[in-house]
Amino acid sequence: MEYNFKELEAKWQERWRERKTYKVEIDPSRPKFYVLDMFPYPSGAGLHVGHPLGYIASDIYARYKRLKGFNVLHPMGYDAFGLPAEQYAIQTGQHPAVTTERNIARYREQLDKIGFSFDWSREVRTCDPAYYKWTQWAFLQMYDHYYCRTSQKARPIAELVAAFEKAGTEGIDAACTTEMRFTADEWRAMDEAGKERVLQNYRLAFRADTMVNWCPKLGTVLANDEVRDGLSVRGGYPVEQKRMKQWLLRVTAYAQRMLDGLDRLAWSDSLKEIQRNWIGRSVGAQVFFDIDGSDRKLEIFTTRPDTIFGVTFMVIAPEHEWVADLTTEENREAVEEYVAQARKRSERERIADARRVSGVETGSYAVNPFTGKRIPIYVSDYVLAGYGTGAIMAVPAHDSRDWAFARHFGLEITPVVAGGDVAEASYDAKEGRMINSGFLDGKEVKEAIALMFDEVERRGLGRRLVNYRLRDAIFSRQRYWGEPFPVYYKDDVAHPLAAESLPLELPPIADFGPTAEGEPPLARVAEWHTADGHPYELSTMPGFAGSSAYYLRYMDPHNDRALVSREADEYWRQVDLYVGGIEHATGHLMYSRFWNMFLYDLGYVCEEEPFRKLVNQGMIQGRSNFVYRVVGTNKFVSLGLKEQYETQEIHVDVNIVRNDILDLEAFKAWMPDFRDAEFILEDGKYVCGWAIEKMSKSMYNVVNPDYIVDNYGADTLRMYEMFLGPLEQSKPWDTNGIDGVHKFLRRFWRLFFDRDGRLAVSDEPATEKELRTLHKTIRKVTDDIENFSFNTSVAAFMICLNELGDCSKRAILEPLTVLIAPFAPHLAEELWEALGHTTSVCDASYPEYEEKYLAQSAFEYPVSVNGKLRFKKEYATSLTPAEIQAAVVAEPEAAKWLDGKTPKKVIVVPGKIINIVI
RNA sequence: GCGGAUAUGGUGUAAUUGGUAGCCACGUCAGACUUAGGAUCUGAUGCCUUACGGCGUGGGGGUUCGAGUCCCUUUAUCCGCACCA
Repeated sequence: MEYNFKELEAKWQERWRERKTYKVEIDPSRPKFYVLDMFPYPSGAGLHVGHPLGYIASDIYARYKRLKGFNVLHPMGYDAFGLPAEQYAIQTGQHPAVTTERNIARYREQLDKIGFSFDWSREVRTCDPAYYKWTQWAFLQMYDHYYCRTSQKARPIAELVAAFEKAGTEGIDAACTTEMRFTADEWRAMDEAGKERVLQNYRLAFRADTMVNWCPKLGTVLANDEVRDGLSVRGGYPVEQKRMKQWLLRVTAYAQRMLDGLDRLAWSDSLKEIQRNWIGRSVGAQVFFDIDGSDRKLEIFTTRPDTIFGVTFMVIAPEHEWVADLTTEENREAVEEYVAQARKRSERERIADARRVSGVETGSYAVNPFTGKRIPIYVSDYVLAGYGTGAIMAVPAHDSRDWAFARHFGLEITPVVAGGDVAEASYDAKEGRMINSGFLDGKEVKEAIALMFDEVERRGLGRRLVNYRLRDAIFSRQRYWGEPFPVYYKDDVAHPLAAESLPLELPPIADFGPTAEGEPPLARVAEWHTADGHPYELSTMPGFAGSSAYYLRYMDPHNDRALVSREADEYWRQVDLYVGGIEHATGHLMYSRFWNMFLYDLGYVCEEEPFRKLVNQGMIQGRSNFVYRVVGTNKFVSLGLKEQYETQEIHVDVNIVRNDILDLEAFKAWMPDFRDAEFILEDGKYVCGWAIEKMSKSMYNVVNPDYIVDNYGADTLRMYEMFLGPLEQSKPWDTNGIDGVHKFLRRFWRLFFDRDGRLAVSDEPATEKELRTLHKTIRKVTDDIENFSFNTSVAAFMICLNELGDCSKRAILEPLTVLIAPFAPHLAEELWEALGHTTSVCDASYPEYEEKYLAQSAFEYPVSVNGKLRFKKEYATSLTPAEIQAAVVAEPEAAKWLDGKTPKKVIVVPGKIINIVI
């Protein structure tokens, strides 16, 4: 009987279902371990062979931890709200709920075939009202809290109101959109709408009029992480800047904590670095510049206060609110035209044009507080409205952008740091001695920066300030397929719904596009208002809303009184291992941390960070195959002969190519055009060309995991995906080579059974050599799993089998079966049963290695003198280090060379001498 | 421009973390079994050389008894950020 993976895998998947093998409950008697995959967005295309990569790795780890005695939580669900389903709905009229349901069913079917140990009883779907109730709940909590910088945590907005009643803004240090100052009397004098406007300045979920990324093609605003190079990440449509009233989350309040928290996480350095850059902390000074002939002061932010003596002009962004005020009559026309033009340019054009210098004078002047000189104020789009204050002090001698601007407009360039030639280029380096800088002359830049901070503060010109690049997250989307906001409006003032009334369910709808007036789809719903007629919010929440706390919901998925019960949260605490793609570095992984920290502040969760360890699996690229058509004919020439013809390269379906050899009949049947194809073969074969490309339908290089499972089995797929290379590395999928892994599993199978399918395992004791191989393998595989080096652990199994030969002893095979169970669970179950066990291999315990069977590792033996000798010789591993050292020194070759001297060092690796040093 | 990563046979990769470079596979070649094979088994396979031998971890330099691994420099590719003051 052969290894019949098809029958055996179906059998065990069925048993697992029946026996609820993977159902998990809180069990205080056992240590817990939480292994999580980033849940998928169920797209219409289904899974390709790249998607399960991370799931397989985490499944191996989860199964391994379980065998090690942990109570493992390993859930799965679907990130089911989102743009693609809605775009599809607009095109086809099919309701996103219907297509989503269908896609989920397909995903589930594909996932089930691979044999994951998910506890499906904990499945969550973000589009399920019972789930998004808690997304809405969290939003209301954010609405109802502000961030107190003094205590560094979120606090109820009621406390802030009480403080305002008592002393106005006095003594308040809170995260806000703009700094506010008012007294208790002023606060009390405000009407309800006025007070609410003030509170919006502090709430963690708030509504504000801001510049947003507007994507006309998608008809919605987008968050910064959803835009790349001025195009939408989803769809690749142009994005422009637009001022709109939107809901936002004040993630900037948590910027410092999110930055500090990174140090305590077991994430890759590159991922942490991406988040650090995204948060973009910079330490500098806020400085106010007098405006000539006005009481107002222009506020700027700088990281180089040492160069203030070199400030020869100032620049404000076209969107700066003072542009009109600062513009004099004679410049008005030019400024207005410039501002209008800047507004028209899309983000993309602005980026493309980044190097071109443009700008216009306002006619106003500021005063350099240190030189006392009048300096002109310009408007230019090289200054961004969104960073700092939207205004800068320009130091052309030491900033390349200011330098280019000054050169273009013929402005003064005063060097204040010695070291460069400002006639040629700006000198941006932060080193050298100060010149032309009054009291700073002769000081080093570093010292000058510190002195200037003090001087600026002493003279009341400004203060030290930390700035972040991180922006508050725009939280509304002018879309249908997302969570409705639990909010209604009275006279355009937002009011939250009562928590008891949640969820506010998404109403059914038939037409999914924006209205003729450009309003979101929900505007079509006549009953979209409260019982007393107040309209609900028309926007819905963005994709990241539902994915920001799903890992908490898995802990207690059916609880209808809380997002997660205290009991469940205190047991499962946080995700111990999170596996997913790096593409979520600045999106989901930022928002989740923010969301979790907020819930932590409120006492709903007991860990500040959601994901302790995180592993980014690499992307699986496609490996395309080509055939070469002789131009103008229906003849196809094999790769090796194509230089002799003028050919055209055509993608060919990788599923009809094996080891780069084309299946000629399948090719003829593939497309009608090729039915009469003729071939020019080499060695009787048609060899295809190949290339690494993105896996996509149009390149015919998509490999469906179902196909692999049908032809080789899930266990082969699992092991081969791991064998492909290091988990974190991107690599192409190449079905060539899968035979190696499949062959290995068959060989393993054959150790258990004879030709007639009878168990052929003997109870003979294992030899020392066999035991050494076994324990070496246990050690190696264990270490490799712990280090997520799954490719080498698969190799270790193969080496093990090579060394064992045809050893069919229970003493060896039984532990090996458990050892391999995380990788090939179906096969392991079958063999485990064959060995006479009645329980699942999942309930076995992972074999421990015994030190005494492990080979000696490298050791050194230090002594004295000078020189070197190198020779090779093997010694028995049973010798001790000292015995080997003595044997080495006694070698005739060594003795002659040593000539009575004592060796300084003898370096030895297992059984082999490397060299001797005198 | 700033930051991060990678570079090893025909291919995917490995290397006890400074200790015989190429483990384990794929592919290729040869052989065995076979009516046949895209089955199974055995052996060979880094490059140059008939051989002796030499050369080999992107290039150049350094540290070391010893470097794929550490340091400097350079090139190429990939990723992130980017008029961030």
